[in-house]
Amino acid sequence: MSRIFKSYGFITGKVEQLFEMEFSQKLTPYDINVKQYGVLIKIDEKPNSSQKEIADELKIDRTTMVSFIDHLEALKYLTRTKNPQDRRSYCLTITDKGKQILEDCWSTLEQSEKKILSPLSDQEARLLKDLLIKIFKNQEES
Amino acid sequence: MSRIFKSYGFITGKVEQLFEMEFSQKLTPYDINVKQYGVLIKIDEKPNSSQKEIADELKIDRTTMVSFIDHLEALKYLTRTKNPQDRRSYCLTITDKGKQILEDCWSTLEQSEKKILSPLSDQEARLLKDLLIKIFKNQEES
DNA sequence: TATTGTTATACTCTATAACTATA
DNA sequence: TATAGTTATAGAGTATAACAATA
Repeated sequence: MSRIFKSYGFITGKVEQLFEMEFSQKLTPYDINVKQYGVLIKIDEKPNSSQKEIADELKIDRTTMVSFIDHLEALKYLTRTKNPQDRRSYCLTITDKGKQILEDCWSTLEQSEKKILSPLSDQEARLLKDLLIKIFKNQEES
Repeated sequence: MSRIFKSYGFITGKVEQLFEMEFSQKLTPYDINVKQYGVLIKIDEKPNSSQKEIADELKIDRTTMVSFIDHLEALKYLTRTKNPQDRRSYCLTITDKGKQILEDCWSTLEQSEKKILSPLSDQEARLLKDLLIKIFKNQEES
């Protein structure tokens, strides 16, 4: 086996590439990319968040966030209203259409994930996720 | 916990981001990026490969490969010689300097990996790699 | 006619700096 | 003075199309 597999970074990147390719293909009909899908989830979970709050949580540049929100607003997946408490910022809220898209996307993406994870048993898949979350949570704290 | 963690794709991407950030920082002094490091490994393992062979294996566009090889050649990490059997293509071989760089990079990157994987036990880390390789190998066959 | 490598070009994604309006 | 959002712009990184040399 190639020496390249000695590297966790390399193999993680390769598997990520599989998800990325599948996801971006599946999201094309909804006219959003993977990061914009993530933004929509966050707004659904924390209604009235500002652009900066979402940007910080997902590590997206605030200028990039502007174009993301412009796009999602144009698609009527969310609404921007001025925050009365601080008129510099917006309150972002997901629309019914946005909620529907989120459900549709999720069921489609879940199928993609199952396909990619097919060589693993259910137990192995759960274990994989636990290990990845452990790594992610650890650095989030530091 | 955020719904976003339901997605294997998302969490895999986040962990990949950790490796990517660490790796690209560590490779900066060597003036190469992560993909170019991968190219160098492949040439070390399979001397006299052509640009196309490397490109296919690593799923890199052949026009992108030209600039990668230009760069690695300028750094004297590899040499290009015309293939006598097929003068359309090059035989790529790593130089002694390139081999040294590869060793240096690997020991540096290994430290980065250990840092990122620190929340896992040795056994868990090994398991994680096995699971990822299982996924990658599966799609490579199909 | 097909393939390897090259070049010019364009496209996507993202970041930097300067701006506005509010605080 | 500092912050949220915006705009114009520039920079990676990569891909498309047309080309030369060789098969």
